[in-house]
Amino acid sequence: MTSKTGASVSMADIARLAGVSESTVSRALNNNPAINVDTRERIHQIAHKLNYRMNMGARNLRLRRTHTVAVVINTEIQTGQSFTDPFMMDMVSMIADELNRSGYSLLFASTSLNRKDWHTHLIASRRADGIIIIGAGKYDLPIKNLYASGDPLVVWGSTRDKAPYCVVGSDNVQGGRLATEYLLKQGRTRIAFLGDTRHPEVRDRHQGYTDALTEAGLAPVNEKLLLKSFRYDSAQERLETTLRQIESLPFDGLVAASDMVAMGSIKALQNCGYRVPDDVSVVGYDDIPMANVFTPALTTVRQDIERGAKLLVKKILTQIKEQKANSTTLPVRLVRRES
Amino acid sequence: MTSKTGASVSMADIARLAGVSESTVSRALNNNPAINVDTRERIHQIAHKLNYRMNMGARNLRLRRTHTVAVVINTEIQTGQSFTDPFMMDMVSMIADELNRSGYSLLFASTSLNRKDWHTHLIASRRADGIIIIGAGKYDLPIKNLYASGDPLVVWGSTRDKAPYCVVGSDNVQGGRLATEYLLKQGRTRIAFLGDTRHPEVRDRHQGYTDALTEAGLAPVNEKLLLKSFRYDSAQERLETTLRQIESLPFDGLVAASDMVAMGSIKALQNCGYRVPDDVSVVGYDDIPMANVFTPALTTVRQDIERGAKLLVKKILTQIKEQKANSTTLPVRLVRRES
DNA sequence: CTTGATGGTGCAATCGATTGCGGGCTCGTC
DNA sequence: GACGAGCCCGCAATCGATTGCACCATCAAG
Repeated sequence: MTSKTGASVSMADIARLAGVSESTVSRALNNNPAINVDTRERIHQIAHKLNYRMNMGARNLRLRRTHTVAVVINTEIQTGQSFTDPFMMDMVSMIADELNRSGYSLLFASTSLNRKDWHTHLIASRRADGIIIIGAGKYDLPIKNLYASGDPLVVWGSTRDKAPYCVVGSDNVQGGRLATEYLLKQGRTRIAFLGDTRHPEVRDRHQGYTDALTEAGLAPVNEKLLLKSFRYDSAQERLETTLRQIESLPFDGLVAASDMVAMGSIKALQNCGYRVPDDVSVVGYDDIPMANVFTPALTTVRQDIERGAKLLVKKILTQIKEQKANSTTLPVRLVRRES
Repeated sequence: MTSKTGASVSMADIARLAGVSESTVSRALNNNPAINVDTRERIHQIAHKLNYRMNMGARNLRLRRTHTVAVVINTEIQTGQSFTDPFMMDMVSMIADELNRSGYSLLFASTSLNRKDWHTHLIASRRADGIIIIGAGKYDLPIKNLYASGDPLVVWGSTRDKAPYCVVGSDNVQGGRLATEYLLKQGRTRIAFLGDTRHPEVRDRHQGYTDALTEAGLAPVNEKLLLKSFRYDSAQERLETTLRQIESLPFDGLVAASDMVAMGSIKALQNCGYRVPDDVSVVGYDDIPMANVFTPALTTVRQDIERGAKLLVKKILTQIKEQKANSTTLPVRLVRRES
């Protein structure tokens, strides 16, 4: 309700006041040239005077669209509770800005893609014209199914699988390579990787890591020990207990799957009496805002979130216009700091 | 479209197949007892077979509601670009969960409350039944205006102003006091406050800070110097330049307005050769996930985000049901760590 | 047999917009 | 004065649901 009276003003009200039909009001407000300029002006003024706002639900029903895009955060890859990685939030926020710029709204949903009904209430119920999924996670079957339904869909994730649907993502292989090569250049020879490789993006980063190592004639370190499910919130704890079981440090360089994992690892190393970067040099991933505030300031691989968000939106809108959009891989770059 | 054919199934389709009227279908699907059990079952089966999803837009139009709540992040208080404080994201995510649990959708918007049209496209356009605003910011006039329109509205912010509208927030005065008293107990006597007191919540924390100091017979330190606009992303830089202009450290304890500010400050102190907590003990605010990962692990004041989110949702739904909801202040607690 | 419940369904209006088609009006032209 | 051409505008259907009211059938009671 726009006023305490509870009665919201509709086109009918304007039509009555202007002494014209609703058709004319509709056309006038949409600046249809078929309407006389004087009439149009008069209607616009009345509308303004009444503080009229069009009922978008009604309009969208008639036009068979929603002018809304759903953004789905896959919580399955997170703790299951909430997703606390600031990277996600930045992304969502920028997507929201981009969508608004195009006159679209953003319907926010955080759910596990594993749930049977995870998307039925979005597109099928006509709440959104398209879906942007952030973080495909381990299983992409549900996404394939959604794609098969023909609905507009864009995914932020690994672009390496040549998925049939449209994917936007960073060049994670290159990122993993950059991180590893940086460590190699620092003279590190025993470089380990920390992260949950069941996630496609992490798997790609790991690929870049092994590529770089192989080219340098080196081998990965302690894969069995370190390649488990390393979520950022458990990274510290797990690494710490692992370190305490070991006599001496098996690595002098660490490629972390995310900044959060990197920070947790550094914390664990420090707790066990090791110094960063003296004993171990660590490279993170994402370049979240606090990477620069952390001590030591995190050397990390930066993803261009802003460009990613713009692309995601552009591609989803393209598909909503019934056109085809193809996948894009974004370049990454290394940010050298102190770790 | 739920199928590649492009034709989505409506109640009319079901009615035709079942040999009944649309009214009956509608009532059957809503489990209206007026419908014969056999008929209802048959209709349900047909609906299931056709993979029918109700068009929520149409339903909401008829029922004059949206079953959607808009969550507005006030970006004015942030950098203007995006809001990177993970605290916000946690809040939004939990609100989304809560809303979904009640069958509501979450329309996400990040905008500056200063913009003239900041909410017209939300309620007035009937895109949402109510608005949750996170971070009222410096100006609450636009919120008062919105409130005056009679629309359901809940704000996360300072509960100390006795605002006419419904506010949910932490006990920031108590939080500021807890932080300060902790430092006093550590034997610190020259305690400074860092944060932008133009924000109501920060102002309240500062109030608790001065209260505690006064009771201890002490005075604030370097107010003029430190009470400027300390955003987390500039905290480090500003404090660092300030420190370099000063001979000796004017404080041995620091109450920061947020964890992000605390981390930035610690970074600045370390860069200038001071040790935390040896030279300066620092207390943060929020207890964001990485507070525990930071080095040193941040002593901080924890806000109960989960309960906050639940309350925000509960109160907005209450108002949507045309009932009155009043403000609530949530308790906070100190989390002792290493800083 | 008439009347009155009672249970199960359908008719049609409604929510607030959009739009194809048709029609009135004004002019210009022959 | 008649006629065709534009220019404006209204009628009514439509999008996909909900719901008050009327209606019919069945059956028991009087």
